Amino acid sequence: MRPSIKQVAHLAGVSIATVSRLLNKPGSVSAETAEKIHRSIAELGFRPNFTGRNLRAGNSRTVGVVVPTLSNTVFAQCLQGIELAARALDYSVMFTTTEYLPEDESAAVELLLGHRVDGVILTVADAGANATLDLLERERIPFVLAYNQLAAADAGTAIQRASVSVDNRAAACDAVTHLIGLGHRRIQMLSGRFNASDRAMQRYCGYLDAMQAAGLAPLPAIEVERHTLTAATDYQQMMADPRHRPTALFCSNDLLALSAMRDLRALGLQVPGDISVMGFDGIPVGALMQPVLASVVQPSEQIGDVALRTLVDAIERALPAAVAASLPVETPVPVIAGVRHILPHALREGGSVAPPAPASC
Amino acid sequence: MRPSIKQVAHLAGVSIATVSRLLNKPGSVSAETAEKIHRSIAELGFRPNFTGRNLRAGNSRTVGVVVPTLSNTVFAQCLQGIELAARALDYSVMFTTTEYLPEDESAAVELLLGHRVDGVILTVADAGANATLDLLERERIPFVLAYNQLAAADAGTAIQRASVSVDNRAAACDAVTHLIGLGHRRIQMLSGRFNASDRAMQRYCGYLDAMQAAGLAPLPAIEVERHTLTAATDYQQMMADPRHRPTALFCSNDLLALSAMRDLRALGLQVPGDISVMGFDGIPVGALMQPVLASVVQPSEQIGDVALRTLVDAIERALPAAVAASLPVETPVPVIAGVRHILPHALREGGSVAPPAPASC
DNA sequence: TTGAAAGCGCTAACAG
DNA sequence: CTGTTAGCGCTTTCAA
Repeated sequence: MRPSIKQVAHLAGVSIATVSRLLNKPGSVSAETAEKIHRSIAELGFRPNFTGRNLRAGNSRTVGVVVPTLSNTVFAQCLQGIELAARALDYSVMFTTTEYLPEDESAAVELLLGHRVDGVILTVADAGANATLDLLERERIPFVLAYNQLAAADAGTAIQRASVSVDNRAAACDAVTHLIGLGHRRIQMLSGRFNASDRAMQRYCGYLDAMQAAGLAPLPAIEVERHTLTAATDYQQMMADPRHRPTALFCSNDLLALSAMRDLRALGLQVPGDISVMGFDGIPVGALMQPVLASVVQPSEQIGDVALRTLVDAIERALPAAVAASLPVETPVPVIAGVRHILPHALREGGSVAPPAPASC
Repeated sequence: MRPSIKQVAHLAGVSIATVSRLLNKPGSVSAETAEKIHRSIAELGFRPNFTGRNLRAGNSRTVGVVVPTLSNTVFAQCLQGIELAARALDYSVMFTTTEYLPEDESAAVELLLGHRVDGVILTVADAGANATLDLLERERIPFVLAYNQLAAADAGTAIQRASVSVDNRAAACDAVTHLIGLGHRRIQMLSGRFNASDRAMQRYCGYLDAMQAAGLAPLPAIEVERHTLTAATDYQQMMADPRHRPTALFCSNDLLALSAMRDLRALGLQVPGDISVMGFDGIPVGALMQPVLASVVQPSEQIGDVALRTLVDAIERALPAAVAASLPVETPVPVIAGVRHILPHALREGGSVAPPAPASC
């Protein structure tokens, strides 16, 4: 078996408590015993067992992360940001995926709770009505939403929730306003399924805002399955007919925009000559393409970074509270002081958008 | 505090042993006690605490993953494959990043070992001489390399190691042979730093193989920092001069290829008109671009999937062995029966390569 | 089929 | 400054 604190104590000729003390507050041990113990540790190749520590301490210095997928760069970058920040704060990361299936969200969280993670960062399909979040709240586990943007109205609910995101609606509105500014009047939104992503819906609202502000007639969004347009026959028809064809496409994410561009080429249409395409996310490869994909850039890695730091804040604020809570009745202290972090977005201009062809006006 | 098996037992009027039994092998408990216990579990919202179980059982049903970065889609997809497979086998994933710093590899693994993960999947800078792998071996922790490809020669070492990858050298050779087949004779390899990635070196060997087989003069590779060519002034000069300029570029990864194409455009060069560009990795976005990025496709998600399954195999094979080992002396049983999984690669043709312009021949 | 009890590795009182 | 001891949640003999 792997060496434990016990073997170290035995070899050093001290008690296990002394070893533990050295590990936790080195100052409380005399120089020479410290020396002896260090030698034993080195000799045995001892490495403290977090499992024992966690069981005793009731916390694991581990956070859980639940995102839809890693196939979308956006989430990969976010996870990257989380990991970096976690490492800096001496936390570990346990990671899960839902494949955009709302029913997998709960299972993922249950598993993490079994591991007694100290908190959870998640991106859920719909933050508005979500059983998983209720579960987390009931269990009094601190959590922070990433990408999901809490409505301002939620600020009034019993317990405030925390989220880190851009202002999806405003950002989408900016993007569409940019297209309108270029002269586009017939703008179609292409979106991921609303029921798989509340962000998609918020972005559609932003689209509506922009269209209405300009006095233009908004079109219903075309919802498509995960980054593929092949199934959307109504879309294909619309594109085939020059009279119904929009002059610009606004896509709820960059992967969608990229596949849309590919499909348009297959239809023999030029971007931006025949039609402009704008994305959302600002994934790095978009800037390497020709033409550059115009998009709304969200700071994904920073979203992860801020989410983690917010979470750890909450965890460490909750710690003393938990101790206090063991005295009186269940203290109704909110696990997390609701923070709606809205990070700045930016418009990335690119060759994929241009003023509409004169004939279209 | 969260309910434990103890509270459940108390509420159900049985002993904790019985509750534990029900949780582990339900058959060994009478129907009516089972019923009582289930009710208590539901009433209390009890959830087994893995920490306790792990401490007792000595295993955690958790694997550690160490990759250089998630900014490269390749690793994100691999992690995705790992997570999916892990979930199917009821394992959890603890995840870390090294930012391509070899010195961070050990720290990452140390942390994972502290959490008593049952095994580790990693991509290291250099699998040949690597202190981290030695550590893992010394600690008898099963591990599987992903992307790192063990040399056939390693099959003879004391303990065989496991790896899952494509045949980097052969794959690179295929790619360069393809370029040669199109008529290119002056082919330059652009590579990530050899000391940050042994794959890059293996791919360069494949380049040499192809050049030599065709009787062409190979050029030294140009090593560049993580996906940016801006610093490589010698490269800029070579490109500026039509006489020294290669007719084709072979890049050790797709991100590099994409930025190379961007830089070439900035220099006023056409791809593939003035110069062909071929990548390695076959990241999905490459196929969405115009022109499509020709590349060697490696099955990243599958690499993750196979790596995890190989690892779990080893873990579960080691379990009974560990029990047996507590009887006699340290059994010198290799933790893992060295498996060099070589997964098939594929050439993705794309518009980024074409025969060289006649003048160049 | 069930219960009592020991112990996994560690921390935190409490004594000395 | 150091040792003794109890116990975190759980599994697992060993008896009954």
